[in-house]
Amino acid sequence: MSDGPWLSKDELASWMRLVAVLELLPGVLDSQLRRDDGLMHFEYFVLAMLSEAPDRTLQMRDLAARTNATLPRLSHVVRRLEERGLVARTPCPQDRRATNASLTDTGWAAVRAAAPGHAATVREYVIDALSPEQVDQLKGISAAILSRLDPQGTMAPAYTRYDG
Amino acid sequence: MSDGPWLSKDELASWMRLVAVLELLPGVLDSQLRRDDGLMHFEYFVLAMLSEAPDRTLQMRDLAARTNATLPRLSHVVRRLEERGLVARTPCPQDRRATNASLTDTGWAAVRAAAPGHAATVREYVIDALSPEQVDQLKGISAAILSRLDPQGTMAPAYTRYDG
DNA sequence: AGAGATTGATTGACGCTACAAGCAATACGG
DNA sequence: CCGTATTGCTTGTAGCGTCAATCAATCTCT
Repeated sequence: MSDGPWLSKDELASWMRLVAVLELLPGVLDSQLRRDDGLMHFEYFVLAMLSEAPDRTLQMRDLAARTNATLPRLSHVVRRLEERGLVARTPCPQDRRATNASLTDTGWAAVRAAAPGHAATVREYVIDALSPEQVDQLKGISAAILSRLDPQGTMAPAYTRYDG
Repeated sequence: MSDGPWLSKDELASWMRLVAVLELLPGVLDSQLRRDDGLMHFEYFVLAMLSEAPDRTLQMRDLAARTNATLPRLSHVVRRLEERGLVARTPCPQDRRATNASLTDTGWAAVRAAAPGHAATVREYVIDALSPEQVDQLKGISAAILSRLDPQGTMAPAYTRYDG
């Protein structure tokens, strides 16, 4: 039942549900962060990646890789975050073409303030909906899909950080 | 290990991978449809929902529910699809406030032309990355998450269609 | 039947993302 | 070395999504 491009009925039932999750979940995450912390989910993700980096600093290029952003997109986002005082950009000493983005103290405080509410949302809509076995299955399924979506492991620094 | 808002290490490992999938997968779907068929994934989804409806027609309100679109967003999208000849809008006879969106023959042909390539992409990046057991687990996991994201079953017509 | 509230849909303005072009610094090849 | 290509990033433009405002039609209550 897995010949040709078409999907079997069981595969379709699985896929359609995943599509619905893809449609609904980002909106829920965005709404909560936007309402409670004035951040889009992608902005929160950028700040979170910086907060976990050495010196809370990453080169734009590396930050773009971890967040799956194009460099233009990241440039716009970081400029806006800088205008709000959450991030600072400094020229990279090693390579004068490069720019380092650093989390400011204000940005660090913003991430720490936003994290509990965000985690609670993730728990409410995802983790607490699943059994412990399903949480484990989800890790395996996501990892398998990521091996196709991200074969080079470009985003791996973002998602392998909490592995045992 | 599931008290308080914080996530355990295992839960985080699972969640971070799902976040990466949420970042990467929509882009892959969009790129393929855009490149091969000149459609965004959301446009394809709208056309697909219409193609499965009786008379290939749905009231804007129902179409918005199935696709998780706000009515303004759907209005813009349908206007553009209508300008391209893929969809036709007609006043609803029963309720003169309402508008029916119908798939034209051109739109029907466009969906049918796009479907195989789209299905192949889904297979390549998702289904074929998983074992049959994982495909089944994914259905259960997605259904559990949807029970939280969509407790009213607003999108259910879209994702229960292929259930045995 | 009439006033007010609700529903269904459209429109316009603004913000974010993708794409293309551009500039500066570095690496490479003769 | 010098010229070219490549890398890293920024800027400008166009397109899509969101929100608020708007309008028409329907429903509700008396």
